[in-house]
Amino acid sequence: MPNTVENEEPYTLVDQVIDKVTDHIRHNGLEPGAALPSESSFALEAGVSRAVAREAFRSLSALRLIDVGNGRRARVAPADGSAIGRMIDHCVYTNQLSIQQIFDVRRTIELRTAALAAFRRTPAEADEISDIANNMRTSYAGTGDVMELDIAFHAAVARASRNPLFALLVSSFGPVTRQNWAIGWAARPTDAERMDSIDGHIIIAEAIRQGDAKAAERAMADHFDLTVRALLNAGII
Amino acid sequence: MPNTVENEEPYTLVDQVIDKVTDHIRHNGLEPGAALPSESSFALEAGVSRAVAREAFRSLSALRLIDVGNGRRARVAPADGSAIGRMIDHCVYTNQLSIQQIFDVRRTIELRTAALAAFRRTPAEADEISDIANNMRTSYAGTGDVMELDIAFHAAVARASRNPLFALLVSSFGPVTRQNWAIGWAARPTDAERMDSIDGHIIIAEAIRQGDAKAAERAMADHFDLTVRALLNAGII
DNA sequence: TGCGCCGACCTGTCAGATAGGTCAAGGCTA
DNA sequence: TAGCCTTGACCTATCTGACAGGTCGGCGCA
Repeated sequence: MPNTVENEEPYTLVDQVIDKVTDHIRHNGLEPGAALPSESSFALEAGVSRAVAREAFRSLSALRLIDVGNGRRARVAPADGSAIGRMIDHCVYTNQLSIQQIFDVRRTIELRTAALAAFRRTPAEADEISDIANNMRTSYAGTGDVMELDIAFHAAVARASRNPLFALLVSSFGPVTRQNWAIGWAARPTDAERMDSIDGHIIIAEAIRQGDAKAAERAMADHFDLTVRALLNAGII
Repeated sequence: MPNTVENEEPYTLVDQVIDKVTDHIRHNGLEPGAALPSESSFALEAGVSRAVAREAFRSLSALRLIDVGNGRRARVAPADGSAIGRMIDHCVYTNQLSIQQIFDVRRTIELRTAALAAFRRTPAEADEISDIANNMRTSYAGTGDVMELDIAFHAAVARASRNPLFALLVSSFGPVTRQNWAIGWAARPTDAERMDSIDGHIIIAEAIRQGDAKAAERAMADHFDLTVRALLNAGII
């Protein structure tokens, strides 16, 4: 019997070094931007080779907990949703998650970010959100620009909610949106329908500017419902 | 001038191999459990050393996109929230995120999972959720058991929502809950208050069993409000 | 004082080597 | 013949040593 304890993942050397690094961050109260000791010093301290320490750094770097770069010391990284975005993307590709399920989660989260943004947005944020919505209107001919503006719009609303975890989650939907934008756009065959979608953003922006949380939430709900209905009508989801 | 393009991260060899691996998964339509080629074969194909391929595998393994283990080939991994849990934990430790902000996100998400669970739960899931809530009642003396039961309860509700992304997100709150359970429990100084919290779970379970989405949502809201109020009263958040 | 050069230090990548785990094919035993 | 066990090919985990190239602070020169 090779292993009496079932399913007990071995505590590898790399895992030990990962724990040492995270402990170092916690014990010293490091914040984003703070520099970490080098790979070699962690390797020396843990009594392992540099290759092991490298893989530990690589793991933390993949999760965007630290920021490594050639020549410099690694730094503690600010929160970043791209790693979660990769995971969601992966789940879609491996048939563990459907677009419709993602829209349900997004709707749930973004109804709240819209309401919070109406309460908490600064004047500058209200301007930013309105500007993005207005830019969508002027550049809706090409799909690429509108897509990036749409992603930026939802991210800006989430940032204005003043809750970094909401901002993190919303930004993590970016990758999967980019992967599936084309089919969503094709689901709205006429210019009028596309303009309806863009006008939805402007209504949201206006409600947030007015500080009307209820209206912002309702406008965001209408926006999502319109999108999902278009996808359903096109038989895509 | 070392780099004319600002902030353009170099496309390293490791990144190239990561892309090759994800492309392989997508191009072949691999699903969780499917085996991947070995590190060496990816290294050979990309014309890089095995160390580079190893770090690419390590990156994907850190994100829980693949599952590597000594002796076996790597496999495509099922969705798992532990990586996101690590990230949230890190954000709390580096003062990028407060407990209260996490509770706001959890409340937003779990009101929805409770409502969906009421619609979609199977009879077996209704039993599982009730069982966990009842077990909390009988074992509330020690903090450890109640904590794990609480985490299991919220995860079970999320699974019953039939949306794997909700389940993923809710399970990713486990680590930070374990880190901060003690202070939350201490915020409820009397047995009566602790019993109130546990009874909240039973009310939620009953509403989900009855298929009453509105009641389940309201019960979950009451549960979160009670918890946050206790933390606020204790001056913890 | 200010600018530029330089060296110490760091990461990125490579090659080769050993230990130990996994898994399935094929032989052996009942 | 069915089930168990050995065995070997293959794979990952880790180590060692080496070199190229990037970063950054400090020293010296103007």
